[in-house]
Amino acid sequence: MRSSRHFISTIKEAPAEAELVSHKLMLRAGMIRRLAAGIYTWMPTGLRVVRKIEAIVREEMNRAGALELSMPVVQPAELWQESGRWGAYGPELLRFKDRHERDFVIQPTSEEVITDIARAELRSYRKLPVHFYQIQTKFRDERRPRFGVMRGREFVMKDGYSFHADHADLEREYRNMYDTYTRIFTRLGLKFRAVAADTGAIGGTGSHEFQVLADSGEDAIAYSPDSDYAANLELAEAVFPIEKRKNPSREKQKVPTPGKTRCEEVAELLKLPLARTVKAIAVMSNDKFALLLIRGDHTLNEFKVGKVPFLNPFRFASEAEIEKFMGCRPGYIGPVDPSLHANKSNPNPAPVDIQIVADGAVAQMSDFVCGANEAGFHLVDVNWVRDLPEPGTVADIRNVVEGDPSPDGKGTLKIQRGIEVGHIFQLRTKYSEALKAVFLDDKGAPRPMEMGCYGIGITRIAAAAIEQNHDQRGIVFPRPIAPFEACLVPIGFHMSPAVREAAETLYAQLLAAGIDVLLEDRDERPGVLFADMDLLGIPHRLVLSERGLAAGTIEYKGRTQAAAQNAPLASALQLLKDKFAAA
RNA sequence: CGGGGUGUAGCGCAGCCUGGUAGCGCGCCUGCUUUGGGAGCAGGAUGUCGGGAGUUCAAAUCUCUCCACCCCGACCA
Repeated sequence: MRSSRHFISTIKEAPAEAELVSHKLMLRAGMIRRLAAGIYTWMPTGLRVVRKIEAIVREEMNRAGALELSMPVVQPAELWQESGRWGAYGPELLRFKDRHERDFVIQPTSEEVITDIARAELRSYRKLPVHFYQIQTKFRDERRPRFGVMRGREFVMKDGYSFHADHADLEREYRNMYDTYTRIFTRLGLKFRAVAADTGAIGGTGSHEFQVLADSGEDAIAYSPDSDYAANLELAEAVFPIEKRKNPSREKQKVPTPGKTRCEEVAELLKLPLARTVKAIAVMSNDKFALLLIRGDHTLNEFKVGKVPFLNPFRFASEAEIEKFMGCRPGYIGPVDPSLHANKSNPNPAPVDIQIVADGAVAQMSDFVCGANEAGFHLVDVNWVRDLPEPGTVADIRNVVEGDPSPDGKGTLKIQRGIEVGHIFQLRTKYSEALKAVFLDDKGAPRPMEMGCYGIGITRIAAAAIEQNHDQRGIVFPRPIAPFEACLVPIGFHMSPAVREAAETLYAQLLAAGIDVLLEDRDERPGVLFADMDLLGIPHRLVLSERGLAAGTIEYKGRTQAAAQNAPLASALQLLKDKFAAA
């Protein structure tokens, strides 16, 4: 491609709307242009990146035995009502009516349609297993779209669905996809990690997310450097301490802590470590009131709380509810004699039924600090058994922190941030049962199909790759997804016939060799050309000049290299091939 | 959904408080010069000041309202 015939529209200053580096750089490089909140046009340069990502994904999916098809973006409501997601999906599902007032949705994903295909087409075990996939536009009416195409409303996703006669075969395909995804993200040139993820209400043995590692990622990943344990933070298990609770060493005491409602403030005032404090979080579940206890230096994991049987579902208590049940305003509540206090300060106390749920770490504490259930006071040196009964429930309800023991017993956990770009999931029979996707097994008995689903965020990968690979001057694309894998920058193309001729010759040679090269033939000063090539993130650069021609040399520089190197002009093609191979 | 903020030329911004009819930088166009890291000089084009309503002799500026966008939060006591 010649830059004079491509469309390069770079800008020096990023629009104020962009916050994230990748978003700014994509706008500056002219890859995307915004049309509405979370809705973007992919400009020619950006679309090249998307197409390259798609091609790699498609190639590996095909190689893994999956079959590409294409389902409608617009889908009738009936199927969604049948699966129950018409009601369950919520406002993220974009709905509209056609001219006949019939309800339709724009697909956020396609389980319904693919299962409809499956139940019509896959009647016999002889047709199983099958894995269909598509690469296609999705729409999710996000509550808050942000970060450009990272969390857009309209985006491109590869979504695959597999159908199996039994769970063992589903597990085989699941491992196949795990390996395929690993190959895909490796080929894309990304640093990533596969992490165990939530399986939700469906249960089953498996769900993994593929996370591109980047500090700006929205997800936190806990992993052990000493093993292959890696899990999404919301799932990572906090191992209960094995050492025994220490005996009380001091008498319980009530101390004034006026205006100090946060554990941090109380710890600072009392000159005690934050880890000696306990915070009490009030929640409601089906009109029942419960106090969750976690250590002051820990954070609550709402996801884990929802797994406590009598707290599913739960919500945080309102201030009024806290006053009603605790007889004390938020900031000073605690687990010691909560009912006593509620009775004392409330002339018409509600029947007090307060469940205490202590995190594993709290259950093991001694001489701890907590709210006194009296505004302006906390209790210090509180101890289980002596000062209050053992907690009714001990559960893992906190987020793990760095240094916690790894759940697999190997080493301690580290935490890093990631961007979810892939997710594989064993759906089991959730949709096949809801939509009656039944096949006849080899005994002639009807059975629901076992299903798996597998997603890759194609457009998000473009953003994630930039988030992970950029510098002062712009994007640093991995070669497999760069808009061009190399550029040829002739200096004086429009002034020197010799340079022009040499550039045209070399350009033709590189094209003939199958290299996706951009010839920078715009009539601009060299500084402009260099700056644009750097901003666009083109990984390899060749520079032709009169000076070089006189010496029979060409200059090469990799995008991340500080200095250029000279090589014989005749070796240019081989040089590039060598650099490709080395990268 | 709640809170905060912003909306002025293609992009980044000033002007608004204290009303008097719009400016700067980049970009764009023309010419000359320049040509290895976002050139210099000269000239030029571009705005319903987000929309609507109101106050006023007069509104980018004050008031109301609607819209769009960005950020934070969505109960961690």
